[in-house]
Amino acid sequence: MTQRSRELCSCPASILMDVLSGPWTMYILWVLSTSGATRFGALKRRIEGISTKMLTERLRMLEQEGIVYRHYEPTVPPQVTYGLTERAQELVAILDQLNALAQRWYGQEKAQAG
Amino acid sequence: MTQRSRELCSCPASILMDVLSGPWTMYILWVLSTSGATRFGALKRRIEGISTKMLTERLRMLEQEGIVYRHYEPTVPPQVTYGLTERAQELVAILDQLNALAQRWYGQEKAQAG
DNA sequence: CCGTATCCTGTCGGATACTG
DNA sequence: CAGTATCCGACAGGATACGG
Repeated sequence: MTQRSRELCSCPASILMDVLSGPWTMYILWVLSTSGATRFGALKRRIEGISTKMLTERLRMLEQEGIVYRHYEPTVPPQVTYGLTERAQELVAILDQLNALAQRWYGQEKAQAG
Repeated sequence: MTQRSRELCSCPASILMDVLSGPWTMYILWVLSTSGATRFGALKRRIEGISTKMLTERLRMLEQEGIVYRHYEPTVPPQVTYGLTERAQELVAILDQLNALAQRWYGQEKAQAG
């Protein structure tokens, strides 16, 4: 499993990959990078098919890695907004390269860079 | 699951990510990039803990994506060697950046660039 | 040596119901 | 609205045995 490979490799890139590898993760990042900060409900609606559990799990993980921030507004009803951190920008830049490479390899269907 | 997110995103990077996301995949690439072409048995020994099934699965997938090549020598006993393709070099270059980024984030324990 | 085939288990993740 | 708690089925992946 992925966790195993991280321990054995101890290569920093693997740690990052383990984070990005999670289901929906790339898609969440892409939505946040194109739409900007988004509220939980809106995020869930945009990512059609994702379960509440999955979305919160991924967001918690990304938050813990400092890639996504969480802003809680204690109104009634409460509003929680998620967005990309400074850190994430660096990451997205690299993912863009990956995207560019993938487009050259697989044909450039859509240029949905992050 | 990952497959789902690919369909929905249709972003080429996601396709690539799906490939790289597989368990052990990054580790396999790292071993191949640092050790050069390697025979199946040696590969399995270097990647301690991986099962035969897993290793063949990952190699088949990487081969299908044109990232890894397979060279079969019909000697007795047969020798099968795996190595990185030209394509893989481009990929590894980007993964190096990811590695560099990860080192800055998580501290540079070991500089095991691919 | 380099795998494939089969079985079997652990875990991931969806569905549902419920709270501040 | 934004989650948490619980249950449960599917399937990924390990162990084992066997074939070219």
